[in-house]
Amino acid sequence: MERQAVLSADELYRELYKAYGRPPWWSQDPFTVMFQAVLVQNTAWSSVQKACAALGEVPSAQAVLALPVEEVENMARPCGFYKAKARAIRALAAWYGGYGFERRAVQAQPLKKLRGELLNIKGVGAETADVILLYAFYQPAFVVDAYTRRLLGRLGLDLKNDGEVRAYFEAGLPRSARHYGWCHWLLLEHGIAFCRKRPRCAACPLRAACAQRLK
DNA sequence: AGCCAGGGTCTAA
DNA sequence: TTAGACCATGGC
Repeated sequence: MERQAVLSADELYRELYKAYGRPPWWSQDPFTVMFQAVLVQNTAWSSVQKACAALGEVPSAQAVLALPVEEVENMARPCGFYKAKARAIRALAAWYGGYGFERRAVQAQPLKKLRGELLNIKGVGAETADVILLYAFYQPAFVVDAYTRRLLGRLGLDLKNDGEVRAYFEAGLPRSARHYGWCHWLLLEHGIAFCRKRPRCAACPLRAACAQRLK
């Protein structure tokens, strides 16, 4: 059976944009992105929002460094894996401090170097590193998450690993942090609404594409 | 009750 | 390089 050509990254982006409109940016503050990106690891976003609301506001990197470990652990506790997350948050604050807590100082460095530094931090893997690079520092690093993998699978794309997923988007979208960030956020929004492990296909705006290609 | 949540690190083969 | 155990908590 001849399978129809699958959606290109650009077509997918347009479909999502049509369905959800222009997405917001994660946060204006770099350390807020780092803090929340760690908290959300294997955790529902709603839990992160609740934890942050309970804090009043996300602490600054400087504040985190001045706090005892136990205090940071308490901030992370409601999101699970709190010891590992507290350690990662403190390490990220220290890393940011190495650049004087200045976004511009980080941005002056090569992307590959920054990615390597972030990946060397325990508790920071590829997804978290790319979230930070993209949403905190506006670098063109496409974020591959569980929702994205799931959706592409359901659309019938056969992408072996995250590298191929990244290539699919990085080749298909304009190479700019704005587009990468918008596209990932749309994938996220769509995933939360319809593309979980137990999908809600009946109301999904992409059901036509899925049905067509999973036949 | 039990699965699920926007992951990451270790280890063993 | 890949698979599986483990990490911890809260929501539904």
